[in-house]
Amino acid sequence: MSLRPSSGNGLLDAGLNPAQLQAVTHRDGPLLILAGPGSGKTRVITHRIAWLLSQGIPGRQIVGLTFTNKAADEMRQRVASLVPRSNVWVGTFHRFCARLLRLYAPQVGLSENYSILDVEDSRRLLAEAILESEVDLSHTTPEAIAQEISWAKNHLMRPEEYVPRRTSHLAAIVARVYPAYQRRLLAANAADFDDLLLHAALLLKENPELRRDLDERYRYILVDEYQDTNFAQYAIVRALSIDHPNLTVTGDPDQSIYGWRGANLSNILDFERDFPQVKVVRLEQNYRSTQAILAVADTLIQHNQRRKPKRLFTHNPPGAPVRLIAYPTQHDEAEDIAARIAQAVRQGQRRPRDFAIFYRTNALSRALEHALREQGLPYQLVHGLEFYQRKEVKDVLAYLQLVHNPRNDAALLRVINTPVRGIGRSTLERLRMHAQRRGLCLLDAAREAGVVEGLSKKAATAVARFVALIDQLGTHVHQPLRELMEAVLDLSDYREVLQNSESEEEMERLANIEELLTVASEFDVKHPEGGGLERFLEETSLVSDTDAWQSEADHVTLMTLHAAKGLEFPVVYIVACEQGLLPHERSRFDEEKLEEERRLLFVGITRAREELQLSYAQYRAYRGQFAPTIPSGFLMELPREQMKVVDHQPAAALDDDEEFVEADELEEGFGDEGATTWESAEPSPDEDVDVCQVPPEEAQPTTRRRQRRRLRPGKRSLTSPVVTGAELLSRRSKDAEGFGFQVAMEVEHPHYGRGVITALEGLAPRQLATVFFYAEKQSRTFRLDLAPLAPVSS
DNA sequence: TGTGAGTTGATTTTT
DNA sequence: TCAACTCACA
Repeated sequence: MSLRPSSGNGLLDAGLNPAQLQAVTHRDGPLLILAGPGSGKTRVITHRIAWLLSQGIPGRQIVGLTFTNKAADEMRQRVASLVPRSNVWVGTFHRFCARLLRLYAPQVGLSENYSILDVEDSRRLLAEAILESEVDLSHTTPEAIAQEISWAKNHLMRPEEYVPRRTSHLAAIVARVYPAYQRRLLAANAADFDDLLLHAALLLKENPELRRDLDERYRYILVDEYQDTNFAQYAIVRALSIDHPNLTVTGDPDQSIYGWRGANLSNILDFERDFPQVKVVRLEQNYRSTQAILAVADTLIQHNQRRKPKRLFTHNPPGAPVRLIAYPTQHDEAEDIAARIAQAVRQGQRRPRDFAIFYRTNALSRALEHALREQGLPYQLVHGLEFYQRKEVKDVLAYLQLVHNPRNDAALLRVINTPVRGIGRSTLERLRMHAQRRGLCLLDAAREAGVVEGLSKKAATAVARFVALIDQLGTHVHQPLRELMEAVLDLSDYREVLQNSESEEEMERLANIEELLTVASEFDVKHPEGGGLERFLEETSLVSDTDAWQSEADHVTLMTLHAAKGLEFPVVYIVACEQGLLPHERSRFDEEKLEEERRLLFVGITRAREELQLSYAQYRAYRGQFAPTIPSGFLMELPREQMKVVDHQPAAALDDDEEFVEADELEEGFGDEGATTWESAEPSPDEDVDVCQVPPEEAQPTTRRRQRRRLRPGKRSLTSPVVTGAELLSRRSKDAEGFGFQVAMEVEHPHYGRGVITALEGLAPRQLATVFFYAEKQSRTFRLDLAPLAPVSS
């Protein structure tokens, strides 16, 4: 950005523009900062904190709340560089609540040594609750139940207060499972992520005195990314801003991309209604991107209805046009992008770290990784089995969890037979029965192994030894973390078992454990006062994938669009701009979700500083299916004058395995030597009619060849609502044996119109269909996995 | 009780 | 495609 950071002294001459200055120096009362991308928002918040401090407000009265750890770290550092040792608390909502709950745990039914369960552990608990509730899962999934419970918690409904959005099969199930799940959580002295917010919000709601005290204590609250707050988070900041309504929120409704997780766009859209005295500041000047990039972003987002109108502008140079490229397949896409990056790096124009590639779903990273490896480019993937999700790391942490909170059954289940010590399924089942009968946690049930019904002597001995192990570890709790962890590894034989293995995988596990030990050492150094176990466990349970991303390292960054929020790169590639992926298939029928998808693309676009490329592949292998795609509808909404549209030519023709396909179809299926697919597809109103547009009367058999050449898969779909790639995909996966087509079935082809299937031959995925088209009075044969045939729904 | 093969079913985004 | 889960067998 072109605004230079201040040198640390004079706050007000830091080169802030008038709007920024207004926001920074607003003293008391609610403040809403509507900040477009790249408008210097973080700078404004940090300077505002510094300014408040300079006004004599004690640091301990100021709280900065963010959504991610990364954002919190950055804010903390930047505040520290402006005002060292300020005592301002900066952290995520979840951490803030976790801290609060340590102090008031008994009031919500927990003890202060409660555990925070990650998604995996809470899903396991949920699975047990589902089993216990004996509900019929045939019309729903555990995932759906989890989401609904999460929704309820985010709306501050306890199990007994649960009121579904609408009565449904799912609601009836949740009404039974939610209480059972919550019972288990409390019994295990554990909280899931949603609980942290739920408990904290209810604590504030139901304890007026406590609320008043905390309101008094935290007089100035600043919330970043306010558009991503859910109802529970809203309730928390609201409760802390009644007597002292010095609440500053910043955000951008256009960058709200967590609606699926309960984020409520209304929180920011209605902020002015909630706080009538609010002062509103708009930061619309962008310091990050070129004019071309910003224009593309701005034009796209104008298509959303639910937003606060705002117009982005920049004084930056126009910059290169945004590229939009159609590739034949995802391999061409990945290879070309990797080649472009490699070339720029080789020529010394850029370094690998200047580049980022964004995609909608993690599964899309594979081809890109492969291509980057081929080019010998270093890259970093932000996702997946992140460090704290790895089995070995979770195992070791589970020992610590169990030592810290003996009631944490999830942790016990994780480690009681890891490494293997002869405690199998049936033994566990008996322990569980015993625990249930006697109302004990599993560890206490294990203590009574001798009297557990049906337990063999051998099993009882093994269990007793495990209990002894945990007890012995318990004697180490007050030692430095590193030593405690070493004790876990040695006494449990965990390390020995790994060391005795020869496999590559186990070696890697050992290395990861070494890394975990290093983390523990560092933690010990940071917290020499001891007693760090609780804090350590809290920190490790609240880390996320994106936290591992190292911005300093010199490699190409691969990440999802969601993970990209808050970052910026000189060059950005956004791949797979295709219907079904972006927008995602699940958002297809819901206008609100569709707008969120559009915001997601908006976020991606606005990460780019100098160069941006959007692309899609005409054919993509996804979920093991190789199928034609349809370009994202969002691409139609972008301004052409800021863009350069390119049809990528594959290095080698794609002709490997299409021997059964009619020549015409082959040509139609893949790109030819001609013009762009997308550009010529549908002239936008503000553009001259494209030369490739074919008038209807020309669509005669004699000109068919020419015409068909222009109507390749991408464009077909743009003009024809008949079938979408997502529909094709879902239809295909539904019917593994064929594609769901039958002889005599009426079908529609976007080009040939309606027809009837007269013959089917072969098996999927190479099933062929012969279709007689009414208009042409002629039959044609297609490969069903390639041709855009859709059954006529009547 | 532990292991391995085979099957099934799902497959967005994350504190 | 792939991971999780089941089931059979040692």
